[in-house]
This record gives sequence, C-alpha cells and structure tokens, in this order.
Amino acid sequence: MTETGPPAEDLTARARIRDAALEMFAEHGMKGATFRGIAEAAGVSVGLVQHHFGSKQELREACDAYALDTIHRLSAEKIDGIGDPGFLARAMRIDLPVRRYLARALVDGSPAAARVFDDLVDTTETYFTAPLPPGVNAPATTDVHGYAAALVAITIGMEVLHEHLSRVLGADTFTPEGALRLRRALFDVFDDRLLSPELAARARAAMREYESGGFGRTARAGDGAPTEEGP
Amino acid sequence: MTETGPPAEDLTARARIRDAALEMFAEHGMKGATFRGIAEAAGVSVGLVQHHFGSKQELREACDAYALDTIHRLSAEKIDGIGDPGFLARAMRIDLPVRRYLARALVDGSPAAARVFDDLVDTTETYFTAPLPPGVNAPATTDVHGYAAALVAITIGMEVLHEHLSRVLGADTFTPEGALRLRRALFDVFDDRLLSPELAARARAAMREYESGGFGRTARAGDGAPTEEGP
DNA sequence: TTGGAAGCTGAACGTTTGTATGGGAGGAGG
DNA sequence: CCTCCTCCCATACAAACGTTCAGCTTCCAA
Repeated sequence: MTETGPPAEDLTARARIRDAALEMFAEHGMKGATFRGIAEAAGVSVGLVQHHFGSKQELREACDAYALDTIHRLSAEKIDGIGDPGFLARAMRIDLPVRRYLARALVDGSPAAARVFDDLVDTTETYFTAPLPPGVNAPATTDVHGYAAALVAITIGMEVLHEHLSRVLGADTFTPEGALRLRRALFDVFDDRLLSPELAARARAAMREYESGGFGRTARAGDGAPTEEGP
Repeated sequence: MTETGPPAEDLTARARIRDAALEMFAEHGMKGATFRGIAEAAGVSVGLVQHHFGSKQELREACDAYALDTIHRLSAEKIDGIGDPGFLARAMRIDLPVRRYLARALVDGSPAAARVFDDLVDTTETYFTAPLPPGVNAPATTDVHGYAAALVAITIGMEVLHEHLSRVLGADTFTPEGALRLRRALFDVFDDRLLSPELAARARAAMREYESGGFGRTARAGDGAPTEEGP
C-alpha cells in the first residue's frame, strides 16, 4: 500500500481524501469530523468518500493504518536519511499531520494510537536496557518500565497540548522557532535539579512511608499531579 | 453558586445533571456527549436538562464555570485543609471528575480549560521568581516562562494521557497505587541526569548554532519531540 | 382553599448525521 | 460500434441530534 519512498501517486483523490480526513479528525475529533466536511476539504463529493472508504469507521481505520505505517516507515528511514537534504522537509510534510492525528486519536481512543504509545514505551525501555551510547547515562531508577512510560508520556504530552503550549510560549511549537523554545525549556527542566538532595531524599522517604502505610487508609489519589509547584 | 464547604444541596437534580454532564463530556468529548445520554446518566428526562441549562453550549459553559470554581476553591482550601482528615477524600471525590473534564476540555478546546492552563503557568512562574522555600532551588534557565510552561505541560499531560499511562503501568493512575508509581517514575526522571555534562553542553551548543543559522534554512520543525530516546 | 411558581415529563419539530442508491463521464479492449 | 470498468457525482433516506412546547405534579404563600 505504501511505497518506501514518498508516495508518488499522492495526488489521487483517494490520497487527498485520506489527508483531509487526517486533518479533520485531528482538528475536530473523531466525532466532530463529518463526511461532508472531509469531502469538501478534499474537494470531492460525499459519495466518493464512501466509494473509497466504505463507512466512517473504515475511513478512520484507514487513517489509523496510514498513521501507523507512516510512523514506522519514517522512523526506519530516519536512520539513513538524516544526511539527505530535503528529507527532513519532506518527512515533516508527511509526518506532522500524522502526529497531530495521533495526538488527537490518543485522547479520542484509537487502538492504533494506543499501539503507537505502547510501542514507544517498549522502544524506549529497550533503549535503556541495552548498552547506551557514550554520554548517555543509564536511568537511575528501579522501575525502568515506569521511567520509559513517563518519558514517553512527557514527549507525547507536548504534542497533545501543542495548542496551549504554543499560546503560552507565544510561538507555534510546530514551527522551528516555537519548537526550539520548547526544546530548550524541556532541556532545562531535564538538566536541572529543582530539589536539593536532602529534600529529594525526604520526598522519596515520604513516598515509601505512604506506600507501606496502606496508602493512607483512605483513598488519597486526588493529589496525583506530581512535582507541580511546591512540595 | 458554590459554598465554601462541600455543597450540601448536591443531591438536587441540577447538580446531578451537572455531574453527569461533567462525566459525559470528559469521556465522550464535547461533541460525543449527547443530551439524551446525559439525561439518562443523571436519571432525569431530556427536557429537564434543557430546563435547567438552556442549550448544550450553556450546559458546557456551566460545566466550565463549575470546573473553574472548583479548581480555585479547592486550591484555596488545600492550604489549611491539609490536616483535616476526610478532606482529601472529599476533595478527591469532587476534584477528580473536574480534572478529568478539564483534561478533555483542553483537547476539545474550551476557553475555561485554556484559562486554567494559563493560570497554572502564571502561578508556577510566580512561584519560581518569588523567594523559594528551603530545599527548592531556583530553576537554572534563562527562560523561566518557558520553564514553567514545560513543567505545567508535563503535569497536565499526565492527566490527559491518563488512560494510556494506566494501561502501560498496569495500574490506574487515578488510584493511589497507580499514582504512586507514576509519581515515582516522574520523580526519577526529574531527579536524574540522563545526559553527561559534556553531551548536554554539546546539545545546547547545537541548539544555539541551529538558531543562529536561521533554523537550518529549510523548515525542520518535524523533529520537535525533544529528549525522546537518543541524542 | 386558591393561585402561581418551580421542578419535571413526554412527545414533537427541524436539522444534521452516516449511509444507500442510481446514474453519468471517460477511457480500454474487443 | 458496443461494453465494461473505474472514477465520480447528486440525491434520497433513516437515525440521531439539539431544541421546542404543552402539560403534569408538588409545594409554598396568600
């Protein structure tokens, strides 16, 4: 279905519909996007949408499959295409809508998006358990799986909250300028130690105590937003 | 509209409808939730929903206002209610649906949710520029605003991606067990230094060079997912 | 007791949705 | 020429949606 290179026949009506659906699903959600809206965005009739993709569910699954395939294909090409000028621009043109789609699909509940998330966690965990490149330290944790999950969630969260981050930062985080500013900020957060070693040790001790105490006898998950502002 | 304590009249049909709407909006999105579904969940007729809250838009705005008010009220009470036994349980019962609602509203695009996000960034930024409590270091960054935005986005992202984090971690992150595991993992990530000082310095230099070079002449924002797995 | 407001219901209306259907334009092969 | 096939469009229709409306209780004040 997909070529290894850039799909040459990407001007077909079917591809245009798929792209329009990707965008509409990403912007209005799986329920908010309509057949007629997609058809109009693609410049075709409503009937053609269902001629190519039978039902809305099938159109959505086609988008899922395309997104899944694109993610895998681009991550495979990324390895040896990193030196090719124009590859990044081409990759971004295809990649960006897919990432926006997947970000929305994660919230709206799509099996494909969930799988991408799980795969990312697996990949990250494997990356950390395998021999690491020089300069990269092994994560100091007893729960590499959780560590990887948190890392992936942070990364994906930036995409899901893209709109709000862009507004707050004053620059679209999908443009080079905004992406750089966000990257710098994230880098600072990761390279920084907000808590002194003593306070960090106390926090860890408190978590252990909390755990051994049967989670405080009454349900206390309400304050589950960690490291937000104060201790 | 809201008492300072726990709303005693929370058994009224209006409150039941509001709670049901909160839940439905959180689960199915603003477009996916229906009047009839909300009415059924609240155990009332469709007409009553319309009687109390005129239109769907108004119902949504009522949920927004309630969520906004709850967030502010709870954060105010949190200061002196932290010692009160049962307060956390009560707070969680009210707080949790609101947080789930806001997490969904952030993606579906609600002014109130956006405001909560902005306020959180402001609060965090102010927290960092004001004198810090002992044990908390000032963030080592030249962009405190971006730093605060990244921190808030990370926190909120955990709530938005709650479903996937729970699946991957094997425990609902809204229960004490799952929340603790996630908190530990996040704590490890924040307290850890994945990159050696040399590599971190190189990464910073690369970002500066990238910036001064006009963002690489061609659009390169596609790889905007920072610190994901490799360098 | 009477009256009216408030809480609540069920049935209806018009619109929008996803989907089904019939048919037309244009080339390929016989 | 005809025929088939693919691509494509306009319309039709049932279901679900938000919304409207007339009427039923319940309760409290006059």
